[in-house]
Amino acid sequence: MFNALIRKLDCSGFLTEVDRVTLQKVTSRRREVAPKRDLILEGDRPEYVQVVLSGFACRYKLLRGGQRHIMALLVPGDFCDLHVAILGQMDHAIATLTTCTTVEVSRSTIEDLTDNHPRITRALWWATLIDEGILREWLANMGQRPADRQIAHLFCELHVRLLSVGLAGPSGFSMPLRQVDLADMLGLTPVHVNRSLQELRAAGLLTLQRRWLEVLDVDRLRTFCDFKTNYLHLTPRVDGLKT
Amino acid sequence: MFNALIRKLDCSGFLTEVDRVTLQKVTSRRREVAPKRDLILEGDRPEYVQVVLSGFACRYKLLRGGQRHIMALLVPGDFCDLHVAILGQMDHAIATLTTCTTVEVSRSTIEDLTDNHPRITRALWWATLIDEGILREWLANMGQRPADRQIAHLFCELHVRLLSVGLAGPSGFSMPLRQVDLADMLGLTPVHVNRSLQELRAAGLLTLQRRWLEVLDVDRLRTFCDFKTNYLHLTPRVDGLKT
DNA sequence: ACTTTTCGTTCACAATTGTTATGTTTTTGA
DNA sequence: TCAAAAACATAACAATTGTGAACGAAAAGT
Repeated sequence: MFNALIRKLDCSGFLTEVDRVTLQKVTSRRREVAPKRDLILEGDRPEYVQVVLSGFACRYKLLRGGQRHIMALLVPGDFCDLHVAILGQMDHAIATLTTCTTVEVSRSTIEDLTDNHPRITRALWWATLIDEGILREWLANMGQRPADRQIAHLFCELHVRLLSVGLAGPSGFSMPLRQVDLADMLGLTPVHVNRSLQELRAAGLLTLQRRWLEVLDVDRLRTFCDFKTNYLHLTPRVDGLKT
Repeated sequence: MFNALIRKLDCSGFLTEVDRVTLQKVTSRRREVAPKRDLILEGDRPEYVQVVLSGFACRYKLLRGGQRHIMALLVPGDFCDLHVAILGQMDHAIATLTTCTTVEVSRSTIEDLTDNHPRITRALWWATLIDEGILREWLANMGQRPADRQIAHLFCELHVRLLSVGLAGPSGFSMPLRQVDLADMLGLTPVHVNRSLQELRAAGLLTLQRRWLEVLDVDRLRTFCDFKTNYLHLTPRVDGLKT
């Protein structure tokens, strides 16, 4: 059966066939979660680590004023909370955005992996470093670009990330995120997200209807928002997919 | 001699006396770097890892328009590029903001540490996870708060981080950053940073002169910007320092 | 001590983004 | 299939933040 986690970690180039089998065993107990459900709350000390296998989830914080800020988008293959093992306590919450399939991996399993499977450990470490790279890119994106380019940049990133787990076509992908979600990711208001989307449509850069995002000209969209793929650290194998 | 790296990693609670001695040995070859010098460039594949022992440095990216966005502030004790060992190539640059003392630790030394010193490894892992937590908080800060609170929040964070390496007093610390640097960190213009600083002064929350930041009432400033320390994952020992 | 450069301050004005509100479309669920 | 709810679209107006420029203060170098 298709397993986005394996597909993703495979991109690191560290795994062997044995590792893939090991990972397959570990990710067999699945769970369905409805949209807009919390998977973990700030302050939690979970006994297991969760992985998203299908659907979209997000890391977020709720600020005093009640505003939600989404700091990361979790797509199939992404770990939710690998860090809690060391830091002890969640400093942010995680919620589903769409219906999700997740697996829970117990902390002891993680310890076994890190103790006895050096290549898997290396791949996990690789994955968290890429997450960190994405955080940095989001910071620069929010800080330096106007709203329309921020949104375009987010779409470009999503496209590549979904390609790498086999969930996007060469020029389009399913986009179940609401405009409110985009707004909470970029620190904009839903109204302004809407305005900016209209501009992107008017500029002939993309269409977005019935939850499907079609990029009309990948190169033009990337140029428009100054998107470079280096921060995603694609290996040549995956890079080939990316156009 | 005082060593900010050891002091910082000690906050993780994982180190023993032997580990501290090991770290001391590894950080003995120091180097002075002038302000505004690049330590590493985007695309570099350095053979050694650098640690800041004194002064302030920053991670940054240069965007197409020539704008600089600072995605992280490196204070004494912080690692510059531990991740390059796995990702291979820098996806951002690092530069000094003030005069800095740094140490270069060869990649082989790092490998030795991770192979033979599990507690040090754990502490290093801990440090990078905290860096990630800081990135997430910066994202929420930029996304959801008005400029004056963003700046206040940044100051609150800096205060705690400097306290934890013994470089701040209970209500003030040396602040060598320029207004341009703050602007590039928060995605604001220097003019607006200046305006916002005036407001903070007018509100009686702080004074900032001759490169010294004095917080007039720590609790009031923290309330003002909704600052909570949880994302810094202070251990109780350090937490005691924080007021 | 003095000159030069960098940094900080302020101002008037412009652009982007936020607010509030209302109507329409799409999706969801009975 | 239809009603209800959620999401999207659009508009008028307000607030925050950006721009460009000028001047003063502080820091750096000779």
